[in-house]
Amino acid sequence: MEEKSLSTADVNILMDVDFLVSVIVAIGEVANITGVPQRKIRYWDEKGIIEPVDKTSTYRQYDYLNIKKIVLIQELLDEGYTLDVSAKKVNERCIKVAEVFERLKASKS
DNA sequence: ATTCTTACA
DNA sequence: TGTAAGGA
Repeated sequence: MEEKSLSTADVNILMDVDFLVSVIVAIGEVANITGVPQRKIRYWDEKGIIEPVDKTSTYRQYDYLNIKKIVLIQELLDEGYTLDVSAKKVNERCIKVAEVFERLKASKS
């Protein structure tokens, strides 16, 4: 393996990924940054639409993907879709992207 | 201080 | 959905 020096842009990307992966926040902060009310986030949890990470915890904890889905679902709701349809669309899209990277991972093996 | 559930308007 | 009560 040869050592390659990282460009400033590379470092910025690495910091962003490192940060996003480390993101674990409580419902209050999620509500603040997304603008989606805590009440609604808890409701989506009841309906099984948004599953917080770490079920053993007393409090709901959200990661990057949770937050991303919350933002996307709210966006579709604003566009007029029903909650169920919005949730399904977001999930399908996330799965689709995940499959793409799964293929990439496989090709790298 | 923050989150949680339950319940009512 | 917003808000309040009452406990953790």
